[in-house]
Amino acid sequence: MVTIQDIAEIAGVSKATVSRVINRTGYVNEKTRERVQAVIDQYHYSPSASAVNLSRRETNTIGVIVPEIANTFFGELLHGIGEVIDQTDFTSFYFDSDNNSDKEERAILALEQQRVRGLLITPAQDSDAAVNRRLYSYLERLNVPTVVVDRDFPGSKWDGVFFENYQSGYCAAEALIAAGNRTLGMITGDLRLKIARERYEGFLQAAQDGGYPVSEQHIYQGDFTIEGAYAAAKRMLESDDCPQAVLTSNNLTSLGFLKAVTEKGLQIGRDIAVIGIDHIPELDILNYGFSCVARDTVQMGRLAMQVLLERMQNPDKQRQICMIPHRLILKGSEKMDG
Amino acid sequence: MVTIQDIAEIAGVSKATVSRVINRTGYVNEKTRERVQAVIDQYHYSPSASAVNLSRRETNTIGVIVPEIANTFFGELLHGIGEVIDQTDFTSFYFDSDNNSDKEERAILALEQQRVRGLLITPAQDSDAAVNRRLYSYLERLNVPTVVVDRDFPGSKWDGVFFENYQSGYCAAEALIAAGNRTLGMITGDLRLKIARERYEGFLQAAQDGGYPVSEQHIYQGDFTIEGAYAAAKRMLESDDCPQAVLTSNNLTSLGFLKAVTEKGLQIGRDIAVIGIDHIPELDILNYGFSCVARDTVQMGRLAMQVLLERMQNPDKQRQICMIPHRLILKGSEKMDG
DNA sequence: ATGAAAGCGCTAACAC
DNA sequence: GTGTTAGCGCTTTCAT
Repeated sequence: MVTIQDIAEIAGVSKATVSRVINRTGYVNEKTRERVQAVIDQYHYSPSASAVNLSRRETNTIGVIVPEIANTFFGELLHGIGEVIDQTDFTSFYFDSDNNSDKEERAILALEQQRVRGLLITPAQDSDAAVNRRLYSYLERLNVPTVVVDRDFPGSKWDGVFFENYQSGYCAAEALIAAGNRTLGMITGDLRLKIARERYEGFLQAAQDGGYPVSEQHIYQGDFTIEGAYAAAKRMLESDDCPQAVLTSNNLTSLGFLKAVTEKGLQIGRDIAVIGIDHIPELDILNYGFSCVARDTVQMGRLAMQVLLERMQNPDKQRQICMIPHRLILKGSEKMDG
Repeated sequence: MVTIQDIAEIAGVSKATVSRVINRTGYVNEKTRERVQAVIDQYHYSPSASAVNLSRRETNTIGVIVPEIANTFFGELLHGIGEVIDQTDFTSFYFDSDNNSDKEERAILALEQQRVRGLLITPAQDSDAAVNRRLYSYLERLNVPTVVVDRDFPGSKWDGVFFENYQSGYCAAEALIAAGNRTLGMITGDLRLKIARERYEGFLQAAQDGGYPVSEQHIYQGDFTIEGAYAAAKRMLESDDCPQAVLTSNNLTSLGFLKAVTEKGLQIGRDIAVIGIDHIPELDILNYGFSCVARDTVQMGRLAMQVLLERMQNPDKQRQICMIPHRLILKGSEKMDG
């Protein structure tokens, strides 16, 4: 492996000069510049990141931890993040925590050893108080600019970029009532997650405010997975007290619900009304008439990265919490004659 | 930031001993071991990866370059890769080339500076000869164990893990003919990509072998995107010589096709027969009856990483090309009375 | 079983 | 403008 020293000797200058031409720093005669550059090109010299980082006492990497990379949602999020990173000199380390707090902690430790300059994280969970405290202390120890994305966790003191969860639940219930439904139900997400509870609470509140409070037996607990939602939906549809209209809590919940509905030979917007949180492109393509509360995930990624960059530039600014607006998209499934 | 030197002083030993404790290498008295470990824990000492790498003259990172992280396909691939990596001591650097060869080259250069030990790459393209030569020379210069995934490129000399593309096209055409269709058509992928051409050629050959050769006007060129496929499908459906049965070249092509079909008020398995390459879970959930040629993407990721590990252990072994088997799944859309 | 010391490849004063 | 030099935080001989 050719080193800066080799280049220096071949070009007949000192390491310092080579360093200067690489980094475009300090003065260097145009002639020597060209000569050194020629040698660099000829030998395809590539500076060792480890050596540079060690010498500079600082890296140019930022870490990203997401809970499930195979979920479209986070795929889009990473895409947005990447777009912004590409315009900077930073490179990124991605980790998949697999919705597992242990893996998450190991990821943070790995990022600590990498001496990342900043962190973007969607916590694996936010409910177990002990785990939360651990996450808090891990992040505090890591001690770099950090932005929490999509899922906040209790006690967080870091910047955040979130979805309007409460309002999403609220406006879904409003829309269902406005469409003429009177008995509302919901398949929740994992209620140990705050984003699930917020959606749930917004939904309840709007139903109450609208004059058609949700009765307890119309609440079915899911867990943000297709399987969990499917099981819940099945129980709901088979009960003899099935609500007229339902809110499904995220993209996977909607799919689980639709699976059960389809299996029973039912049809949304005819046999049962539904609004889902998260847009599911495939359904639109089939003109399936699925109403939803959508958000711009790619934009969420972009924004999160921008917030991180700002925080890095100005560590002392006040804590910043950004909300990504939601958009109600009605396609017919919200009403029974859809 | 606390360093190994600090730990050494506090524990009253030398850096060497601390290093031995950290790396479980060489002899160290149990008493001192415990004492040192206590100090490490107390101060939350985290060794600098840069320093370790520099000192060891070697990193423990492997690089991964995918062309579109927001595509489910690659999300699942990364998941499979991650599963295997997690069982090793390696950490990974992911890059998204965004189907752009320039970004791809920059990614390789970045990985070179990181001194990655191995590389998993799905090339951004494989058709432009000049770009291919550049990719070849970049990889050669990088000079680490490398596995090319999903898309091979001409002239590659590296290990590879691929899908049975030719056979996929072939068996799809066979199935369409067996289902009674006589005029076959296809919406291709970007034919500059080899994987697209292979699927195309397999399809043509099977049609020929089956006695119902494909006529040229039934070939519509797409580009592996929803939009491209949609435009192609629209032209097809509006032509007065529309084939009875169609093969769509990947998940996004299928979706573009279905969009056009839906828009025209048509129905697959009734107005037009179709088989798609790639499984689309959402369609099964809706019981949409979409026949496809499926493969196990997660498994592909696992396998690719395993092949890389083998290559790293044994750099001199013969070049290894693995094929991921395909699975024909018939759900009705392959025949007109589906 | 432990320590001293050299060195990994670079950057950044500081001197000239 | 350019070179000298002292680190950066580790690992790894080689002594002892």
